[in-house]
Amino acid sequence: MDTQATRSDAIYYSLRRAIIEQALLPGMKLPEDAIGDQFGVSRTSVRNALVRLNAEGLVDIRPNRGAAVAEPTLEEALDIFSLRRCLEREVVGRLCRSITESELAELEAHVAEEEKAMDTSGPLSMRLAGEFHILLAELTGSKPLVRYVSEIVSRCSLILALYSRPHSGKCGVDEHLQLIDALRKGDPETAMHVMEHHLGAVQDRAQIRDPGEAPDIRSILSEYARTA
Amino acid sequence: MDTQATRSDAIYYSLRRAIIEQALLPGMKLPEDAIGDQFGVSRTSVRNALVRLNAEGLVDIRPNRGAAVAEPTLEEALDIFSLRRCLEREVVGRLCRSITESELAELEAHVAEEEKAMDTSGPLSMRLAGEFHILLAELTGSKPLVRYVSEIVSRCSLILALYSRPHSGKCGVDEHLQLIDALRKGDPETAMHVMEHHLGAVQDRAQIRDPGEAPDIRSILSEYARTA
DNA sequence: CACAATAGTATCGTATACGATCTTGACATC
DNA sequence: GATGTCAAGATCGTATACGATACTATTGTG
Repeated sequence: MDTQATRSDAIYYSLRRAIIEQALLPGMKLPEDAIGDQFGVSRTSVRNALVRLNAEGLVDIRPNRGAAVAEPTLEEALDIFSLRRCLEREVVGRLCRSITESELAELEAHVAEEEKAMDTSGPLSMRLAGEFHILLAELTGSKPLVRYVSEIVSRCSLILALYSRPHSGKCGVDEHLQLIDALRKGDPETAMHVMEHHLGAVQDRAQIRDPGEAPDIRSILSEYARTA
Repeated sequence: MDTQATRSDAIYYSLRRAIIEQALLPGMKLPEDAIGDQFGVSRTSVRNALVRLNAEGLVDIRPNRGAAVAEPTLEEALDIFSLRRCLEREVVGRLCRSITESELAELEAHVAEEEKAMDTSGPLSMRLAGEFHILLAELTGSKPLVRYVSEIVSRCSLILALYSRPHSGKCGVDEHLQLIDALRKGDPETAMHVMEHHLGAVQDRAQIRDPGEAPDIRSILSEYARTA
C-alpha cells in the first residue's frame, strides 16, 4: 500500500485523500500541469487520476476548461444524504445477520483510533469518521457495496466541507459506539434506527459557509506528494 | 448527442453500448490498439474511455495486462441485484410522491417502444428494458441517483449476459406497465412490491451458461464505430 | 469613461514515441 | 514426456509534442 502499482494510482489516492481531508476545497481548480509538477509526473498520469475522480463525482471536468473539486449544490447534497441513508441501511441490515465478534472488535479498535485522533487536527478525525462507515461496508463482504459507500461517504465529506460550520469536537464517536452495540445485539430495527439518527446528525451539521480565497495549489499538495 | 464533445466520450459511449447490448461479452479482452484502430483514434482516447468504464465496474483493468469486459462472479451478481433492489426502492418511493401525469405518459411512450422492439433483435430490446429503469431514475430529478442506477443497470445487463439463458421474449414489458399503474395510484407499498417482483423476475433469469469462443474484436466494433 | 476587439497566455485534447512488463512459443534439461 | 529457461513479440504505462480552445489583459473606439 506504500507504493502503488502505477503512478496514476498514486496520484489518484493522493488527490482523493487531499479532497477528503479538505485540503483541496470544493471549487478549487486542479490544473494538470501544476499537479504534475508537484508530484513529479507528467500530465498523462494526472489526467488518468482526474478522470477517475470525475467518474466518482469528486471532481468536475468541463471540456477544455479543466478539472475542479466538485461543488455539490444544496439540492444535490440532500440527494446524496438520502442515498447514503438508503445504502447504509442496506449495510446495517446485512451486518445484523452476519457480523462476528472479531469483526465487532475490529470496529471498536477503529473507534478507539477515532477517539485518539479527536484531540489532534481536524483532517485526520474527519477521514477516520468516514472510514468507519467504509469499514462497515467492507464487513458485508460486498465489493460493489464498498465501492458505493466509499464514493458516497467521500462526497459527504465534500458536502460537509462546503456547508458545515467549523465542526463540533465529538464528530460522532459516541454514535459510532452506539451503532456497534446495536449490531452486537443483532437487532436490525434498533441498528437501522441508530444509523438513521447518526446520519441525521451528520447531515444537520450542514449549513451555509462562505468559500473564502484560493491559496496556491502547489503548497497544499507538497504535503501529499511525499506520501504518494 | 450525435457527436460527442471529445473523442474519448465517443469511444466511451460506444464501448458502453457495445457491452450493454452484449456485443462485447464478459471476459472479452479490450486491447487499446485494436480499439483505437477500429475507431480511428489513438490509444490515448481509448485509455481514457477504458478508465471510466473501469470506474463504473463494466471493465476490469489489470496493470500491465490490459482491459477486459468485467466478469462478475455469481456472488458479486447477487450483491449487485441486492443493491439494485435497494436503489430502485428508493426511486419508486420518491416517484410515488412526485410523479406527474406527463411523466407517466413519458414512461408509457417508452414502454410502447419496448413493445415495438420486441419483435426485432435482442440487443435493442435488452437495452430499452434497462433504459426504462434509468428513465425512472431520471424522473426523480436526482443526478446522483441516476448515475448509480445507470451503473447498476448496466452491470445487471452484464450479469444477464453471463448467467441468463437465451432470454425470454417478453422481457418484462408487462411488468413495466404494472409498475406505471402502481406509480399512477401513488401508493408506495404496491409500487415497491411490483418493483420487487419485477427485479426478482429479472434476477431469476440468471443461470449458468458456458462462455463460448472469442470472435475478432474488430468485426464486432465495426458496427459501433460508424455511430461514434 | 464604458465597452468591444484583439493579441498573448494558459490550459486542455490528442497523437506519437519509448522503455517496461507481460505473454508465448521454442528449445534445452531433467 | 514434463518442466524450466529464454528470446521474440505483443501490450501496456508514461513522457513529450503540437494543435485547439478558453481565459486575460491590453488597446482602440464610441
